[in-house]
This record gives sequence, structure tokens and C-alpha cells, in this order.
Amino acid sequence: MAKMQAVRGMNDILPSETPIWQHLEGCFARVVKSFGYSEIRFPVVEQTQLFTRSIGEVTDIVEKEMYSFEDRNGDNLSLRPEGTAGCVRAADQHGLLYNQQQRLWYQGAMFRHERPQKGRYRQFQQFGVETYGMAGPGIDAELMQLSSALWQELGISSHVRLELNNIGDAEERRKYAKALGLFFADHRDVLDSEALRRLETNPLRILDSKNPDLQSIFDKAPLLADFVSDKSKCHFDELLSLLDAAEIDYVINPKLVRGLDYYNSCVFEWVTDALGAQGTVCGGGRYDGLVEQLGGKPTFAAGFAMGAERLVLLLEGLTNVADSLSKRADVYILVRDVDCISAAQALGKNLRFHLPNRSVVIHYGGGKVSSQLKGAVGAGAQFACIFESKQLKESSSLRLRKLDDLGESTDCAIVDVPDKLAKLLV
RNA sequence: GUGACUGUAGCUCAGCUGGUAGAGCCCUGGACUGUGACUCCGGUGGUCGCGGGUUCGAACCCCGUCAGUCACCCCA
Repeated sequence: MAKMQAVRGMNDILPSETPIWQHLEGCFARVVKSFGYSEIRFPVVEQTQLFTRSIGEVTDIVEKEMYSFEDRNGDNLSLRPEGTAGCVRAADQHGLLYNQQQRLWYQGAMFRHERPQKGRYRQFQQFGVETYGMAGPGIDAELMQLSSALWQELGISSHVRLELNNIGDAEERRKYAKALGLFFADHRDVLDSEALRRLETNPLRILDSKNPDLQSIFDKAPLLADFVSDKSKCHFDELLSLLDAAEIDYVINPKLVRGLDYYNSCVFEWVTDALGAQGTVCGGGRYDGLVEQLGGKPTFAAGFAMGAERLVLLLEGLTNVADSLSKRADVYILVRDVDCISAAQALGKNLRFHLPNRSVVIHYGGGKVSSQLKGAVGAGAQFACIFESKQLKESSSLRLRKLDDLGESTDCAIVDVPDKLAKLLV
């Protein structure tokens, strides 16, 4: 039988890569906590209906990217392609949205059956934040401040920029879509097949097209801004002044239309030029109608999600974090003769008790001392404890070697090793 | 889902117009002033992604398939 391999688009994260992931997860957890958000966890699998009703029937995600299946009861289930729908469902089901405000965060795997590419995978990790019950632009601004704080923490601020747009409410967008539809219907001859299809389903998405022939008529197309109500404009303007006051730079991108139907009012993306075609590192906005649409009470809502793989790619490109995080051991215990193993393990236990934040590794691979020392250096240890049968029996001591450029070593009574290392470890 | 390019030891790659495979790193054994970081010598490791076909003979040509990269598309 041929060697088993991972399912296409689903990646292993190897020991050499996990430190950077842990770093990312740690930074996110810290920032989110500093803003007072609470963690929520919800299932990877939901009723397919939850996603089709929230994300939108005619979106690409629902039409061709969901992992859907019938379970043994005949229920139609899907692997979550994004987090917001499940979060709303969970929060509403347990009464978290009843006359109260919530600031929630989550982290987890999402699934979309797309063609894999750098920064785009079929199983991918998202960090997400969702807030409920807050109507004003303050919370919108907070979401951008929070993400901005994370970029700062990660040291990638100069590699991302904020783009935003006001897409109005559902009714305003319907009117706009109608006007757009009429406009494009007059220019049927220039539309490509994809655009023609969208003319019937979701004319707004035609504006996303990168087809140069289409771009040329976009200039003459009606503008969403002309259909947006004064109330919505006011919200957006207030948001902009809050961002100005918080000294967060942004670019208004009138073509920014998010791919999920539930968004309204202000939407935003953090984008980078460093990742090729998959440049969106974080995306979100308001979705005031979604809770009601899923059967709850009308509830103000706003949130965002970011792609962990893309952030990891950015961090790897910077090469500043990896090395310092990948150390496995502080102290490495070498066993020159096999009859020293129990003594080595006893010392290990003792050291782990006295130096609770340090890592102690014992070598069981055999081999000569020189190669064991190599392993000690490879593990990033500062000290090696070398057990030798003769020395152990005669004097209950071992050889303590410092693994720096000088490599000085001294004999040391085993009982004194913990205190000595406590002083010497940097 | 569409197109282009790629797929040789654990890693990075070489292999000229087809004649059944090589280097560096890594690992390992040894030498060297004991017990790592320098140097020298030796060794392990590949049915050349997989399956067909053409040929006396294919890593190299053809077809299919799987996987990766990039773009389209989509979005995080």
C-alpha cells in the first residue's frame, strides 16, 4: 500500500513550526484579555442550514466550498466554513444575547473546499472576535484598535494596512443592487460569464471582478455611497473620527464588498502585500441583522476573523521570533553507563521540583559522550550533567559542564546540583 | 472549479541530445590534546511522487493520476 498522506489542503504543523504558533496564540490571548473579551467555544459541525441561512445561499462558500454530509440520522450537517454563524447560534441558544452586551473571542479550525494555495488551505485556523448589543461606532473602532494592538504586539504593524467601507443596511443594498443590475444589464455585451451569472444572483459581487474589460465600465456605474442613508453615513463618519483620534491609519476602499451576506454598515479588512494573492489577513464588520435572521431578537453585532496561517507566514518572513522560542531544554542529563539511569531520573525529578520553570531532558539514546553532548547543544541546553558509573559509585557526584564556548566542567556532588544550577542558569 | 509550472536520499539540489543515479547539509563510526562547537578519513540512506505506454533499454519521451507552487477565482 502506498504511503498515507494528509488530505489535500490540510497541513501538519511540525515541531519546528509550533513555537511560532504558540507565540501567535499567546499574543492574541493577551490582547483580547486586555480588552476584556471572554472566550467561547462551539462545535466544528453544525446543521448545514445554519450556514446557508447566515452566509447566504448564493455565496461561493455555500455554493461550492462547504464540506457537507448526511450523518447516520439523515441530518444534513456541515463542517464550519467560518465562525460567526456558530458563535451567534451558541450565544443565542444559551441566552447570552438577551438584553445584554457581549464581547467574545474564539479560536479554531475552519473548513472550505477551495483549491489550495499559499495562505489558503482547506483546513485553516481562525482567531475571531464577536461583539453583541452595541449600536454605536465605538465598538467598530474598538475592533480596529484591538486588531491594531495585536499587530503591534506581533511586530507586523508596518506590513498591514486597514481598508474600510460603508456598505449600508440590507434595504439600502437591495436598492443599490437593483440599480446596479439595471446598469449592468445595459452593458451585457462586456460582461463575462461569471459576471452574467452574478447579475442574476448578486450584482454587487460583479464589482469584485479583476477583469480589465469590466473595470472600464465601473467608473460609470452607480455608487453605493449614493444609496446609503444619512443615518448610516453618520455612523461611518463618527467611526472615521474615532479612528483619527486613536491615530489609526486607514484607507477607504469603495469597492470593498465582503463575501458573506450578513454584513452591513461598516466593513473592514487588514491587508498585506507580502502574501501574494491571499493578502487579507483579517476581515470583519457589522452584522446587525444576523441574530434576528437566525431566529433571535434584533441584536446589534460586529466582529472580525483573522487567518492564523497567513499571520504565521508573515511572522516567518520576519525571522525575528523563531529562534528564541524553539529551545527545548535548559539542562541536559547525559548517561554514560546504563546503570546510571535511575540516578539520572532521580536527579531529573529533583531538578524539575526545584526549578519548576526550567526544562530538563534525559538522554536515553546511548552512544558516546561526545554525541550526547552534541544532542545537549542541539536542544539548546545551558548545562550538561554527565553521569558515569564509576564516579557515581565512588563519590555520588557527577561532571557538570557548561555548554558555552569555553565548555568548562567541574565535579559536583549530586545533592548540590539543584542549588548550583539555580544560581548558574541564566 | 480553470490555467501554467514543478515533483530525484530526512533537507537543499545536480543529472548534457533516453543506456538501470550523484553532491552538500544532517545522522553515524573513527582519528585529532579526555567530553560538543575546527580539521581529516569512513559509513547508513533513493523501486528517481504513483500507474500505464513508447523503446532492446527511461529519472529523462507520451498519457493518466496524486501532490505542491503561482495566477484566476475566493476569502481568513
